[in-house]
Amino acid sequence: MFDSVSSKPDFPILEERILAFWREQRIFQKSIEQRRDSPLFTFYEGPPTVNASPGIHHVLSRVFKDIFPRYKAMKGYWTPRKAGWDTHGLPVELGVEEELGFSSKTQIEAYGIERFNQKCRRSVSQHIKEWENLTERIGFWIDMDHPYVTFDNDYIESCWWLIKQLWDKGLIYQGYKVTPHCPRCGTSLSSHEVALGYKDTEDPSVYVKFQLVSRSPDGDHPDVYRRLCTPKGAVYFLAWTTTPWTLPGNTALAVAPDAEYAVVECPASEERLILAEALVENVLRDNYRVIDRVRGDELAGLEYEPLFRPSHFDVPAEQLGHDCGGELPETYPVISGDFVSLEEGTGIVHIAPAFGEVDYEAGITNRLYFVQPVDTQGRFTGSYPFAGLFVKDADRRIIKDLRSRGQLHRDETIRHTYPFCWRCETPLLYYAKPSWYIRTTAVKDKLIAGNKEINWYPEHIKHGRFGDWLENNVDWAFSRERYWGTPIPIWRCEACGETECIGGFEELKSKTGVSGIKDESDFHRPYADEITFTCKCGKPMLRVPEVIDCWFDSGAMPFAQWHYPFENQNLRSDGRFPADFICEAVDQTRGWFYSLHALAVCLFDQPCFRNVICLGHILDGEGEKMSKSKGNVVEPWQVIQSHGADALRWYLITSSPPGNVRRFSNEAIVESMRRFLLRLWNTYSFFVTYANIDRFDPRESLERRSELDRWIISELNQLTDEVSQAMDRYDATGAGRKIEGFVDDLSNWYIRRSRRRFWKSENDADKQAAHLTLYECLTTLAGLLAPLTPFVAEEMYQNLVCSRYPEAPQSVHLLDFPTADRAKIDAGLSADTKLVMKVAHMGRAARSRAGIKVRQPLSKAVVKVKAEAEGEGLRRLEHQILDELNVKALRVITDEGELVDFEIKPNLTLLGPRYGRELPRIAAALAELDPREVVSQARAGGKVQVAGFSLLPEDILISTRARPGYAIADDGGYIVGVTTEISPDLAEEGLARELVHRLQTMRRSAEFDIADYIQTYYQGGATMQQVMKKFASYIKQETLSRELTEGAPPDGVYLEQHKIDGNEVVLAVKRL
RNA sequence: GGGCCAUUAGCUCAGUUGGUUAGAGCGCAGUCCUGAUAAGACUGAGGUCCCUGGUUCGAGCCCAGGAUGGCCCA
Repeated sequence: MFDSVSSKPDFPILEERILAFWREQRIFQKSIEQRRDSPLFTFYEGPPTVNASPGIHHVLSRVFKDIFPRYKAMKGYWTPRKAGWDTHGLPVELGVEEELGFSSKTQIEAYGIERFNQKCRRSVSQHIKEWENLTERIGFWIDMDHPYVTFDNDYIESCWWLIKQLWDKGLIYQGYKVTPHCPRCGTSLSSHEVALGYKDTEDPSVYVKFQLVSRSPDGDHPDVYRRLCTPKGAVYFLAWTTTPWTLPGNTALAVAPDAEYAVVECPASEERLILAEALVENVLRDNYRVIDRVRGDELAGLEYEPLFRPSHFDVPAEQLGHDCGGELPETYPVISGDFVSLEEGTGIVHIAPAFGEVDYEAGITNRLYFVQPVDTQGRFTGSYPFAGLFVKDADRRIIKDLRSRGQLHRDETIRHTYPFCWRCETPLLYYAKPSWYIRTTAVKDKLIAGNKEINWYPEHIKHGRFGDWLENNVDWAFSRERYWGTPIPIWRCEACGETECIGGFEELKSKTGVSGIKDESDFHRPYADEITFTCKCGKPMLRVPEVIDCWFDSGAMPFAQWHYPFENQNLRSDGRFPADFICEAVDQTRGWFYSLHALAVCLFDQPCFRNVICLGHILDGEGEKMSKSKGNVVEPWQVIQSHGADALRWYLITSSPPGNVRRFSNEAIVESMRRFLLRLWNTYSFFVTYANIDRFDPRESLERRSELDRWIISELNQLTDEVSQAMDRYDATGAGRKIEGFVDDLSNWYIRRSRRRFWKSENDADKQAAHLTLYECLTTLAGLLAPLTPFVAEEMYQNLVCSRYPEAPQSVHLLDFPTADRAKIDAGLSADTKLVMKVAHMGRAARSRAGIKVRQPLSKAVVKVKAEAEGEGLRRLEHQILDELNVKALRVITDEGELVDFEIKPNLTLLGPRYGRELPRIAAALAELDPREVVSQARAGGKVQVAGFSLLPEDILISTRARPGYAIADDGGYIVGVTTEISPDLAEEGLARELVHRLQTMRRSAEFDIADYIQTYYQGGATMQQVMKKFASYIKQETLSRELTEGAPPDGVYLEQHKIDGNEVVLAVKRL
């Protein structure tokens, strides 16, 4: 006997039981160990940042991460998978800052880095437990007993080694990085934080004049210079800015190389201005006159007079990418840049490399001078008239100063959006700060080439978001001026500036004169900061103050998770690198996907992963982004506790392709569950009910099966094949949807059509065949579903297989994945059955249209098929149609004349390519012909003459209308008709079936068991008596009645009064 | 401002190489069937396939431009 299966399952409780079984029996560990000698399938866990509780989007990625290693394990691979936790980074620090009520870095330093970092460590350690619980509960199998944790010393040491490798390859340098900077908090903001703080604000809008000057005093000028100059007045470049405070940092002007620039002259002053021709009308209001035109690339290379010479105001300047030896230029250059817009401004852009990312890059490319006249508090330094002022307050003073010097063309105000600090509402400054870089641009071609070897799902990411990102690669700024992170292992001599990179702890400890090592178990700040050693010059070397971008940590995981190369030296040859499969959401294209790829290519010149699923984001039911402030965040525990993990998994897998954005709602889960899990469960419950009644034994095998059995077995093998193929393509959604379709067929055709076989009292071969067939379907489904819904698959497997086969593997997850027996796939039978289902469907529609219920037998169904071969299939499966449509006879025809009248239409598919634009004329002419005649011509195989064209029979499409005496339904060239006449005999039989139905319902109302035999009593008129007698054996058999007794029942017997088609009858049932 | 994705029934989604009348599930209304009974089937209502142009005999599908939403980057 199988354990009885409730028809109303409690999935959450069931799942808890399965979890306990897995835990106690160490099934996960066994699933890995038993494949130890098999080929390796390598999965990398992208470590979640454990700075907060997991959300529903984490469940999404963890489900997809789970599915494929489970599948590959069943396919015979060795699939160890190591959990990982990302524990460093700004979000963790911000959480602790919030807890402590801090709002700036100075408060952290006053509090003490040591204590602060301890709090960070404790904070992530707490969250890890929550993550472990959820991970286990959703059935994500990953080794959490031996995870990699990015704050571990071993992990940090591997990161140090990797940086040293990059250092030795000359890929690390220090430069500037322009970041959105809050001058009050003294810190950079992440792009996410910047996005929080955009506001509408008023700013100055100023047009500034930069005077063209001779490059050399000797007068060695390009032609264009001579063209522009005039003896009468000065010549100015006109530039526009909304941030006048950046002008002291100006060291170049940029023009669009392909644009036309106008030289205009003011008749009054005779001064000349240069600006983009397209913008002249927007900018100039006075009476200017265009006197010449110059292309942008001709202007490039000219020089202009600096507005503020750094040397006059005691601020330092340096030349980017070049050591200028302290010499300062007399003039600044005009450069060309693709970024120059002709949409607004003047088409001439003022460049200040200290204050803008584009500016800084232009500075690097053109070796511009770098002037930083503002400190990190946002105040001017040096001896400017506005020194000491906050930059925004200096704007007015600068404008006034420029006006007094005749350098201002015009000033007004503008309303636009500008980013402010989300914490303190201070306007953010884009500010160049020193930063450490990895020179990824040096391997850009290899990054792009490596991407070609990666399979992206969905594919568009490969050349779209990720490919574009690589094409526009810039060096990776990997240092952060923060506290809780991997310390950068670079030491610098204060005296001579010598720098040295350290690649491991032993190396550090062995340095000459090393001191300050207090705690070898923790190399975070501040401990790492206190370690010094002696420089070649004899003076002490100190660690640079920054920590590493936590994206570097996560990108290092292929190596650092194994403490490579200090341990596991062979991981690059034993298959643990690169990964076969990784999976994260789309926001990781510039995050983890990139950091993995960049490090692997920089270090080992090869991509890091072969297949990657890139998930879309989850929105709420209304398509709004989930956020704490909106209160629309879905709490995963709630969903799991009410519906179960499998229900959630199934919904996430099948509701939409993984790369799509998806809307999440509880209702959608309930619907998905009804559509699949409950239907599957009903099927399983149905099987167990009857198998137990009949003491079914799956070991009594049987070769002979009915056509219906062979059909579902064929479908099952087809399914097995398709599911494997889909899973091999990393298409879990396709696999799941296929399974869903199969279960629908199984439940709503196979079982519905087979009910009588399970229900009948004889235990014959036919019944055994039905049991065996359904058993095979359910056990195979358990295998197919194991990677997708591991709990319900296990439950079914335990009850259906383990209970009967003690020698079977202990868990469904220790099985080999089902393989299809192609010999059992019968495409013909499959097509025939599909047609039978269609005919049944259409026949029911026809009955419904005529208003005749299915319980009323009818004399004939007539089916018009498209080809004679289809008719043979239908006739072979005739009994299914007779039964399904409750008709006495089936007639299959290919000429629908018996059922219908005709309408005709041209077959555009065929005629289009042949006649092209003549088509409308042919269609019109055809409509004029007599349909019956055209049909008979076409049917005879003859040509039809239309508007001078000779059409073949297949060129004409024929459609139809029902003829009297039939109710019909038609679809796609098929017609099903049923006769609508009900003879007295048919009416009586209809009554008999109605009586059976009523009696069955009464059995249930009386709460009899399915197998109880009964005594039936009836009292009614002549018609009833006649029907009862005529159909006695049928009624007795169907209702398990020993006798049908006319007359009043004894007292206490369950009794009901009925009226059937106008006939009064009293029925009573008594259990025997 | 730039890039990527999405937009098909009230909702969630299919839609093959361009082909005739664009489908499914849910929901709604009605009917039926049923010893799987808290399941199931049928019918009906419900569509400007986001919009505008173009290519074509023919566009949900191809091309161009635009709109809305989401994400990434500025």
